Amino acid sequence: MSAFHIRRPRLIDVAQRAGVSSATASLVLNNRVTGNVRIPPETQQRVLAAAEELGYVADPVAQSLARGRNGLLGVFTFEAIFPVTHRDFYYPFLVGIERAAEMLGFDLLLFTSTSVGDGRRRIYRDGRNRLRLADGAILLGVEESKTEVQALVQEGYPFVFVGRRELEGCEISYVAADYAAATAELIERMVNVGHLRIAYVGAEQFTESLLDRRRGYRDGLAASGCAVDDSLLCLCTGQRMVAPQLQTLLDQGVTAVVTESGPIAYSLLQACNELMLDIPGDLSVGLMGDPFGDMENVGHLSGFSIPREEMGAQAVHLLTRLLDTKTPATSQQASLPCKPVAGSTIAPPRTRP
Amino acid sequence: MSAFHIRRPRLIDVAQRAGVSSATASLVLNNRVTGNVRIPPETQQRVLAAAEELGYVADPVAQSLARGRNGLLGVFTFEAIFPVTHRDFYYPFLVGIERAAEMLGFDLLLFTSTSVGDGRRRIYRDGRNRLRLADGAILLGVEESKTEVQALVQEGYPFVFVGRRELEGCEISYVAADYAAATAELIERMVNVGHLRIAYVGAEQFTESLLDRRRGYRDGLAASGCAVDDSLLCLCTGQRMVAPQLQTLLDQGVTAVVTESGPIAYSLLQACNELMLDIPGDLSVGLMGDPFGDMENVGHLSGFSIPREEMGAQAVHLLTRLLDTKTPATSQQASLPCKPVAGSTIAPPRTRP
DNA sequence: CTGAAAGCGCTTACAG
DNA sequence: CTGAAAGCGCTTACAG
Repeated sequence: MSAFHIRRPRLIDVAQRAGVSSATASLVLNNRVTGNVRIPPETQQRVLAAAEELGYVADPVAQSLARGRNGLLGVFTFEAIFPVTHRDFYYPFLVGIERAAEMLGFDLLLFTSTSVGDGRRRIYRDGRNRLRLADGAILLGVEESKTEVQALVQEGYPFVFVGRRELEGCEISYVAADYAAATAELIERMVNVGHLRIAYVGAEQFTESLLDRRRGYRDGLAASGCAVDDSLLCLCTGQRMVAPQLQTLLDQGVTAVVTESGPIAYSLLQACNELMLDIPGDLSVGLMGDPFGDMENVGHLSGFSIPREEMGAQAVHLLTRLLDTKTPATSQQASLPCKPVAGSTIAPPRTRP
Repeated sequence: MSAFHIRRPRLIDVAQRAGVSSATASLVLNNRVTGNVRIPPETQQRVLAAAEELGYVADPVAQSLARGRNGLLGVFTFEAIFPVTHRDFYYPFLVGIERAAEMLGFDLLLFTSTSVGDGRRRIYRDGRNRLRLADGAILLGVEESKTEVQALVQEGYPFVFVGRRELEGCEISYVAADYAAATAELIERMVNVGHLRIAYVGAEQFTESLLDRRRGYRDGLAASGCAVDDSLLCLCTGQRMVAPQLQTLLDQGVTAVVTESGPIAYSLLQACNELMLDIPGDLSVGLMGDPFGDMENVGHLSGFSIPREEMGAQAVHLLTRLLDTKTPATSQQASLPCKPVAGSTIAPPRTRP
């Protein structure tokens, strides 16, 4: 503190000027003058006047310390939050998170100090949980570290994942999208217009959200009375389906395909191009999620859209509920419906069986 | 605190486990083990180990109170940070801010709790400066409240604005883009290919960054030996230029136009369409900034691009430098060059004078 | 080298 | 109704 620094008035200054104790001043300033404490209006006025005359502003830091909560919700991503490539991925979640935080009166603490150099982030740095800076945290990220999350559970730190996450031996809180139901509905839409052989094209990954889609695929087929043929569920390398693979599916009588992600859908469309296939004339295509921003020119894909903004908002609500709960052991899950997108890439198959 | 709640470890817990006083533990944990204090490596190890075993993380609120600093950099916007409409506006700044914060090891505190209901935000809530939760803050936003910024200056709170801001009677720190130089350069580019009558189309607003462009416009003309004709500097309502306005300019012999913003450029292009004007054949067009995301299909506009990411990063660096400074009265400004964009909308005028 | 103690600015039972 | 005091969790001279 240099001599230039303008010393701000403290509670004690207000109290002295009003001729009361700092306790009384605090009570008045915080409007805690009902119930047990009953402070005469006259005294209240003196305190209020003194505060105004001095331009008193309570130090939020001291208040936080005294009250035991800091009103900070953490946001942690296992990759950079604002990377150019993931832009379209994270953004809607953040919009929802911000909206809910604003509504509930919380500030957001973005953990950006825990880089480990390779573009990834850690919760624990030197064995210390940075997240503790906040009362609780929202976790986001496609490539989370199961080890770190497990440690978080063990130390009883309150957090909510955006997206379903399962961990052996412990239940964790999350807000997910109901991919299974949305996928089943998409399949049923295809069956309803006459498709019987519907292929599933996904990535060679096994995250919870992908497993949900695959479950929905089988469920949808079963519910529609279609045979589930596992040779039609094909997982391709590097999020890319190539023309020969597509040809193989067609040879098996496939008339419709559901794709797991934007990049896969994109590669599928390219493959269709190569094979001179008309969509949806020769092949119906569904996308189980949102297209990438830079592939919006591929036409209006049928499928469903992920309620990202809502997921972010609900995660915040769930977290604050968790913070208000006495027993932190309770974990809670929520699953939000995806919104069907009609699109223009589903049509009856050309050759009716 | 219920019995189930896993009590967050405190410094005293670490100290006890390591068999030292909390003072010693604090010293070790803060790496203050050089100079006057010399703590044997063995003791240090014990403390570090205890901290790790307990998952100890210092409470930033307590630290802040005790030493007046907490390693948190605030980010404040006068509107929502992640709004859908401003998406393209804020995003690049945030990318830069995050990158710099990560590099310097700071976490980011996003102030989202201070909504006032009308979509705008306040720094002061109930007369209290929320920003004080952080050591200092980056301020962003097109529609700042001069009153609040003034109050911030008066209480000596360290902050850096992204974008030039002037306030009567006090100097504030900012990282700006050098719009004046970039605009002058753009004008000179036009003059160099033969334009003599260059119009300026802007908005009926008078923010610092717009004034800078207007100054650059005059400077560029003067530097090129062109007459400065104020009737060619036209400010239109609602960020929209209509065909009649454009016609008026053409009637005055205008062969080139610089536009102040994406929306204005967009409306200008529409007006050109209506008047059946070819760009750049009949009219050269320059944009003094970046196009909006959804107008990228209007072709590659000549002009310059704002170094948003760099501005964000530099603002963080400047802020941390400010925090290290003893006298808070010192304010600092930085101005970053814009990047010229060649584009394809500048060509020699059809009729050589 | 290390501990006891004061202090950061506020809140909150607890007495009276 | 109101004040003295303890406490929030940490840091930092100051002694020893």
